[in-house]
Amino acid sequence: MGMDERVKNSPRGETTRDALLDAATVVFARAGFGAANLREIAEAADVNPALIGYHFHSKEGLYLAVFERMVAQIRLAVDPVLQRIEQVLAEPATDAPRALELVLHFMETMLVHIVHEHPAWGELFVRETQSPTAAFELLYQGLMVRGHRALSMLVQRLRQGEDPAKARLLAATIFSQVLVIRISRTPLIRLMGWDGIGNLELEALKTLVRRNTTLLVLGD
Amino acid sequence: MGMDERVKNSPRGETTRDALLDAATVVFARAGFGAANLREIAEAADVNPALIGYHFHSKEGLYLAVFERMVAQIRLAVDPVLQRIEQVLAEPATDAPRALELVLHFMETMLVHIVHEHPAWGELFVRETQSPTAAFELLYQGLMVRGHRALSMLVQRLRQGEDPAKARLLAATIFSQVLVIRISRTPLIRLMGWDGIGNLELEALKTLVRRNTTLLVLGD
DNA sequence: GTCTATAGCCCGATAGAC
DNA sequence: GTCTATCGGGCTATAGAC
Repeated sequence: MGMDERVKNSPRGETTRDALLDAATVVFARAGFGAANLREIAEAADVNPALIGYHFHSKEGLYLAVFERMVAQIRLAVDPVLQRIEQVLAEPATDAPRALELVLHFMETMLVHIVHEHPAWGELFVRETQSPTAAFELLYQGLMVRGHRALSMLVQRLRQGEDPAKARLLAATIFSQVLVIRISRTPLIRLMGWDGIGNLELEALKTLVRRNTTLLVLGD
Repeated sequence: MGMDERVKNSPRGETTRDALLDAATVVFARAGFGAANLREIAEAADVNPALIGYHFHSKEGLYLAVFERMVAQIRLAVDPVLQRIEQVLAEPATDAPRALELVLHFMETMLVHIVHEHPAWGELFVRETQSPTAAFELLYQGLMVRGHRALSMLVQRLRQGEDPAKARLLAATIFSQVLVIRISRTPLIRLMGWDGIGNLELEALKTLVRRNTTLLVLGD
């Protein structure tokens, strides 16, 4: 186990692997697995097409590797919020304002990180959610279960005495706001007369999600 | 212009055309345009593959024909609700309970008709919404503009004095609940521990959409 | 309108030299 | 690890007989 200097953080083909994963993320997001084209991915990565077979064995291997990396990176980004939530849930009780603030913080993290800063991740997420393949399991076990559990428990603390099944359904509804913004991008822009989703529009969406989430959680 | 008896409602190839459209609706919904396979469509329709070229010229021609027929049929289903809404909007004022009831009725029509009774339509709708192609224009001009206008105006009457832009954004949010249920089918079933979405689950979703819509429209 | 047959292309995968 | 070259298969589209 010789300790190397970190300068050679790309031990030969690592940089090729990363370039392929970057390009594949974008192409798979836009076209979906079946319609995506390995030659196009290789060209976008500026890498020889035959190297896909060497590094990932097959098209499906590349696809799964894209999701593995994506799940790991999203976990890194969401971990701070989730840990704070789980820490609070470990306590016997939570005051309502704090629980609500955690819900809103979680939602904004997902919205900004997944939908806005990494639109391709949002697209991949939606594709697998709508038409699950083998990669769905990575998303479900790696992200959805934990996130949904955290949201559900917070909702339940905020709505004491409510049927747990209803709380879990409500939690799913609340989270789905994030997906919708990714999906409805085009009609939203056109129906609202926007030029795109820049900082101004993102602020409007963040405000709306805050408002809607608060209403949905506290309502009745 | 000879008037024929309606018995021969399938003047030769009409029945072939319909069979192809039915099969294409399902296959395009499941696979998307690029990954769909014309041979598979022809086989599902029990029709010779070469007839696709004869009746629809190309794969894209078939795809667009699927959307044209879908839009026409959804319009038929939604027309009664939309006409009632537009009739009410033509009056100078609307009392709140009536306006709310119209919003809820519109939502339930979309939910039951598009999402539950015609799941393939929901999938096609979501696909084009997320990754628009030439077919998106048919959905946008044929359905979205009118539906969004109706919802926006109702919301504006229910929230007098509000910024019209906010009302339109809220209307889009409210409608998007319908899309989400189509998209989130699989994770919903698994996170909730359901077997599928039968009558029981549909009722739970209808109740939730009613509750959420009411809160979102009246809240603040 | 329908069918058979096939042209022409593009794709994923891999053998083999370097 | 990377590259060139290519194989085999599946795809859309269409020519031409019926």
